[in-house]
Amino acid sequence: MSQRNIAVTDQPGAGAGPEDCPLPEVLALIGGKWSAQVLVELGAGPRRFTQLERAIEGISRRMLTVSLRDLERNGLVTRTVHPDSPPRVEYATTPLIEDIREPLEALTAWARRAAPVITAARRTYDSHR
Amino acid sequence: MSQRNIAVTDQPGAGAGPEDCPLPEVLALIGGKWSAQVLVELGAGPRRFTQLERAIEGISRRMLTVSLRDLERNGLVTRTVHPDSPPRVEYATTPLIEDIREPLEALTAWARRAAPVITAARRTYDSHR
DNA sequence: CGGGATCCGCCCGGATACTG
DNA sequence: CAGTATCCGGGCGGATCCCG
Repeated sequence: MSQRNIAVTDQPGAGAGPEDCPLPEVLALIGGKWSAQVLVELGAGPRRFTQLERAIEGISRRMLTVSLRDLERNGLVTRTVHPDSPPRVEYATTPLIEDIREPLEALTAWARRAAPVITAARRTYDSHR
Repeated sequence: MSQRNIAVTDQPGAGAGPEDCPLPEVLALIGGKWSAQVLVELGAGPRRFTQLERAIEGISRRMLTVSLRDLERNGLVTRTVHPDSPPRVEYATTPLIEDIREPLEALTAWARRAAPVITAARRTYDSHR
């Protein structure tokens, strides 16, 4: 997903360009098609692979795996394997994302309110052109 | 960009599925590679096309156009043409995005703080595997 | 100045099949 | 149960050229 190593401010030395904008980098972290939903689901508590698969309607095994690996790589979720049979793997969020839970919820709330306006704007734009 | 008409809650009737998650839809609105930076730049005040082009380092004319059209279509920015010669076009944000300015800034602030942790997590993950 | 049109490479993500 | 492997199409975004 974000296998491309986005900048995330390399080398603090040398002056750190003042024009860098971290926002796109955040979006690169959770901007995948499913990452956000995975995060939301895990926000409610630890979940197993199959639980997530069933909770997130429409996601494929592959994309769930990819998304989880990506989030894990960036330190946003943890993966713990319980040595059981059948295998049992649990995913959970890390404290890292605690601080963005609120902004993310604010965005979600905004989406609900703005939805009709956006839909209308689109219809206007599309009909005009 | 988000030419694909994402759901944005169609038909309020019929019960509106309780499982729908608006977060991915927001990200579809501003999750493009440049949209967020355009929004940030316009947040500082109205800007002309060339101003944006110079402010957002690395963007091409094409992508700036595409991003602006997309934002305009979704009602997030306005485009006003001043009948001058040479042509003069100004872009500005709409009141719609007022409400997400704060969450967006929170995300940005988070990005700055979390950057080193994320970088470290990545190195650990990559070296292990 | 502020675009539009076209071509194209690449990577995201879907479908399917196989595995410890 | 929890993945991995492979194939593949579509679209996102870069480069380049042209236009009013």
